[in-house]
Formats: sequence, C-alpha cells, structure tokens
Amino acid sequence: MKKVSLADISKELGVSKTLVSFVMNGKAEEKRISTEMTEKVLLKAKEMGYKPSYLGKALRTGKSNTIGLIVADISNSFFAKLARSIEDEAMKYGYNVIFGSSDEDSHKSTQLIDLFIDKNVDGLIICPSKGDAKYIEKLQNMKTPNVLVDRYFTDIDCNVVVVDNLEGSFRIVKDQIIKGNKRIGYVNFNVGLTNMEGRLAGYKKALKASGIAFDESLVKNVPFKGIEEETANAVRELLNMDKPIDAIYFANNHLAFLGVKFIKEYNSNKKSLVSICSFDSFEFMSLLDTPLVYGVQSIDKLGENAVDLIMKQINSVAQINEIRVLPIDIVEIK
Amino acid sequence: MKKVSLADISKELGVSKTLVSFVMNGKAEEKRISTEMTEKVLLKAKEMGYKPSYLGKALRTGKSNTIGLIVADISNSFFAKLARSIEDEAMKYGYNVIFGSSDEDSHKSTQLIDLFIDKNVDGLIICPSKGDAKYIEKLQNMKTPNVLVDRYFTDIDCNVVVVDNLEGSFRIVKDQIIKGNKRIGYVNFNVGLTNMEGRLAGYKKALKASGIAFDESLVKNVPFKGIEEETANAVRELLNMDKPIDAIYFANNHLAFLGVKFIKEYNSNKKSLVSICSFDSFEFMSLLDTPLVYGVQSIDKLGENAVDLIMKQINSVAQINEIRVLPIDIVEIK
DNA sequence: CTGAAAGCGCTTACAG
DNA sequence: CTGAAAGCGCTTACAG
Repeated sequence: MKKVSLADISKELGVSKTLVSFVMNGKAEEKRISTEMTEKVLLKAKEMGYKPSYLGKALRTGKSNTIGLIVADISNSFFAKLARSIEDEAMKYGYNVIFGSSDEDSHKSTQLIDLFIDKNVDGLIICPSKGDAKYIEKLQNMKTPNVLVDRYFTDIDCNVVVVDNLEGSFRIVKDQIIKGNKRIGYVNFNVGLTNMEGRLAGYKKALKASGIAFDESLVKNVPFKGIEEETANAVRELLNMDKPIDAIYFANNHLAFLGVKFIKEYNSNKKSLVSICSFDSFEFMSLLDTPLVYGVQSIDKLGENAVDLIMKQINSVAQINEIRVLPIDIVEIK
Repeated sequence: MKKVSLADISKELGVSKTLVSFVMNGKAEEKRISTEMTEKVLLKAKEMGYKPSYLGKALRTGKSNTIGLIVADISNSFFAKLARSIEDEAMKYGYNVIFGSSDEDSHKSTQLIDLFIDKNVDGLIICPSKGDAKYIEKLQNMKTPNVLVDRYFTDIDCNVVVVDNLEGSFRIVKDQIIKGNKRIGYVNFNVGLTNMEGRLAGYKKALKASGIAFDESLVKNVPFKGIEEETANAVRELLNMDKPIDAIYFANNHLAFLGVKFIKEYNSNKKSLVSICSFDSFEFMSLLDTPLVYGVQSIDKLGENAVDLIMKQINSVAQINEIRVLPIDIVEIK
C-alpha cells in the first residue's frame, strides 16, 4: 500500500506531472487547462487516493507549513493553553505546530531552535530563556520569522507579544495597599526575564505611589531549579519575620500554587492572617477557600497575536519589529 | 545568509557529495574513508556551519524523525502532561513531536491523522475519538506505526497503552462503600470511549460485590459539548433526589473540577453532606478544603510506554499488537 | 493548452 | 578509498 505520487497519476493518465501539479494546486484556470482535462485529473486523483506530500513540496518551495513552538514547559497550564491557542490560530492558516520544552535552559532552548530550523519550520514562536538573546539576534539576521512571547529582550529588535507586566503588577499591589496592607512580601521568580522584571517594577511603583518605602528583605527570589522547596523556604521566611507582614504577592501562578500549598500545610491558622495575591492564575484558584486576588492574562490573545506576527513575517519581505503589549484583568476571590 | 548544503561543502573541497554524506553520517570508517579526508570534511563542515536538512534526508529515506501526537485537547492538564512525557521520551530517540487537538471529534481527529501522515511523521500517538476505529484500522493496514493511548477499541488489533480503568474505578467506589456510602451518584463522561466504559463497569462491579443494587437513576451522562452546564445539571439532579445520596463519583478530573465548582456555588452547606471522589485528578485538588478521594494515573508511564511502542514499530518489520495496562493509585484528601 | 527538464538536499547501489 | 548518477515528490521557468 504505497503512497501515490504525482508521477503515478500522470503515468496513469498519460499526461505530464506539470499538468497534474497545476490542477492539484488549483492553477488549472490560471494555466488555462481545459475543463475536461481538469476534471479527468481531479477524478483520477480522488480515485487513486492521491495526497500531496508536504515533504516534496517543502523541499521544492522551502515552505513546510509547520511552525515551531518553544515554551518553558508544555505541562504547565499556562504554556499548554498558549499552545492550544497557537494551534487553533495556526490551523486557520493551514499550519501545524511542532513543540519543545526548554525548562528555562538556554542551552536546550537554542538546541531546539536549531533543530526546528533544520526541520525547515516556516517560523518560530519562542518563550525565550535567559541568555537566548544572541541566538534570537541570529534568527533576525537570517530573516527566520520569529516572535517572542511572554518575555523578551530589551536590547534587540524583534517581534514580541507580552502582557503589560508592570501595569498589571502595579494594580495588584495597589489594590493590596488600598485594602490596608502595607507590608507586602514578594515571592519573585528569579530567572532574569523581562516579564519578571516588569512585575517587580510594578510592585515597587505601587509602593512608591503610596509613599511606602521599598524593603529589600520583603523580596524573596526563587530559582527554577528546586522551585518547590525554595518557594516553601521563601514563604516560611516571610511568615516568620520579626515585624509581621500583611500580605504575600506571588510573581506567577506556579509560585502561588506552591506557596498556598505550603501555607496550608505549614499552619492553617496563619493563612487567614495574611492576604494573598498573585500575577496570573490557575483555573482551580476559584475553588480555594483562601481569599485571593490575581491578574488574568488573555492567553488566547497572546497566541492569536503571536501567530498573526509570524504570518505577517512569512508573507512579507520587509522585516517587521513590532512589540504588542496586552492588558491584564484583576480578579478577586473572597 | 543561505543555508549551506552537502553540495556546497563538496564543491568547496573538490570531493563528491557521497564522500561528504558518508562522513557526516559517521560512516567514514565503515566506508573506509581516510582519516585525513574525514577530518578535512568535518572541519570544513564546521567552518561553513553546515547543518543537515531533515527535509532532504526525509524525502530520501522516508524517515522524518518526527512523531505526530493527537490528543483531545492539549490545554487540558492531563494531555499537556502526557505531551511533555512523550516529548522527553521521544527526544531520547532523536524525535520531535508535532501535535493536534481533536476535541473528541472524529472528523477533526481523522483529518489530523491524514495531515500528519502527509507530513511524513514516522509514527502516530493517538488519543482516539469515538468513531476513529476504521481509520485506525487503515493505519494498521498501511503499516503506519501507531499507538492508542488512554482509550482504545476492542474490535481492532493495535498497540495500546491504557490504565486499568475497571480496577481503578472498582477500588475508588469500593472505598466509598466501606466508608458507609451506599447511594453513590456517578457523573459519567458520555463519549463512547473504552476508558469510560471501564470506569462505569468498575462502578457497577463494586456495587455488585457489596450486594448493592445498581440504580440507573444515579448515573448521569455528560457530553463533551456544553460540558460545564451539563455537569452542573447532573450534580444538581443528584443533590436533589427524593432519596438523598451519600456520595458523588466523577468519571474524570475535568468533571470533578466542574462538579466541585458547582457544588461550592450552589450550596456550600450541602457539600459536606456528600462525599466526593473522582477518577484522575488535578494538582490543585490537594489544596481544596473539600475532602475527596481520587485515582492517580502515572502519566509519565503512559508516555514512556507509548513512545516505546512507537519505536518498536518503527524499528521492526513485523507488526506488533500489544496492549499495556498500567495500574492506578488511590489518594485520599481529608 | 501541454510537456520535458532542472533542481530543492539528501542517500545509496554501483562502478572503478 | 572515492565519484557519478539516480531518485525520493514536488514546482516552475521555459519551450512549443
């Protein structure tokens, strides 16, 4: 049960591959193929169960109709949802998605980029790791369509889709201050990415706007490695400060999950003593009995914009360098 | 900045493409290429930044080093984790993953299968939808390596990796009965898949083993379309039965999430009146104040076994038809 | 209106 | 030890 090729059809019909190719690509009219011929070809193709090979086409045209997606970890619900949104949007353009997880490791990240390029993807959607900047620059020089999502680098020109981290973070913290919480612990994700910098800046900005002095000791940095344990340590330290804190602000959903989990296990009484808020969320947060406030990103919009920017690059000769910043919503669970 | 090809290197060096190809594929020794020649080629390749094109290779050899993954919905945490596990395992063999979501729709599912085959994937890992059976049979006939994960079809021979749905479900329900819960409502996922049938059978078996008559009215079927509303309806009906129920058992994590959410909103007093259990879980379940019992699948093992079965097929002429059934664990949150 | 031919980047049987 | 040539499945400029 071999696959049938263009050549098989053309042989069967006694016509040229050219003719068959034209018909199969809907160029029959443009190339002024007779209607009878066109129908004969179409019929035979259907009869033989002809399916064009993307490989042959890709090799010849340089287009694979596949885009590469590199995320930190596809099993994280944020990236999984992003992947879904990108999948659906790409499909509208006839594109599929090949993916890889970098684990915030620049070495893995750049390896995946190379690999996907060798597999001739038409474009790359990347949630870059710290240290990827020079590599992204290489993509720019090679004119490989690419867009950075969720985080980016300020020192290189490229296409970017991010949420407004500074503004979102500012509003979340401001909200805490309005509620009377002055001493707000911040559990930061220490991976050297712009999105995290923006969130920290928003935290500081909100404090400043309310005349509260920034206290370095209230900021705890958690690395990607050993995130579970480190988050627990960070929260424990914050809960045990000599001068008690009023609230804890987590820099992302994963930290918030781990932090809330730790608080529950550590001391169920204490949990009601501090307010909790976070940037980004898990669906499940709405089920918790812990009151909290969090920012919500429109992941669908992130994906849509990313695909849009990729397609724009694929279909244009000129380089575009566009930074799109999306707003976030604040949600409160009482 | 064009990509360099084999031909570029061979021209530069004044040798044949054959020679370069042999060297690049590590066949220098086997083909008895001189050490000097080998080194010269390797050096020049590095110098020119040569990267082999998977496309050319794939077209010639028929191997793309890519596997296709079809899940119901990549944004669902179960499938996202499965994807991650498959990604990591496949990478060990030098394979990447291209994915698609079927939304439990056989039409989409089979379209994706066709598309991925046209893109020359070396194998397909499929979480099939109801109605995919004939298509899977076609794959079998075409000898396209494939493995069904999570669900399968009893009437066709193929490679399958699933958890022990019947036994797991039996143990979950049995546990409820031991706790004194006799009237157990069951919220079933009505998509006509073997995994769901197994879970229902386990439910019935546990009742039977304890001498409890099966009561059709305690089983509520929820379809994939409008799952949120329908789950709410199902739970509402169960909570309002003339003869009160003791527990509600959800057939999967998504239903459990929606059900628990509904119960919270609907009547926070009632929630403590019925026990809750489910097959499969979300990480977040451990944070809920609702006591519940759930089964845990080793998603990593599902992925590892799926990739293993794909690789076995890719590397063998003979057809293998293996069904692997993995155990599940039961976890209790008080 | 239609076809022969080149070429995308590889591999491999064959020949020397 | 090394090379010329065919072919995987397509598209497209060129010729008629």
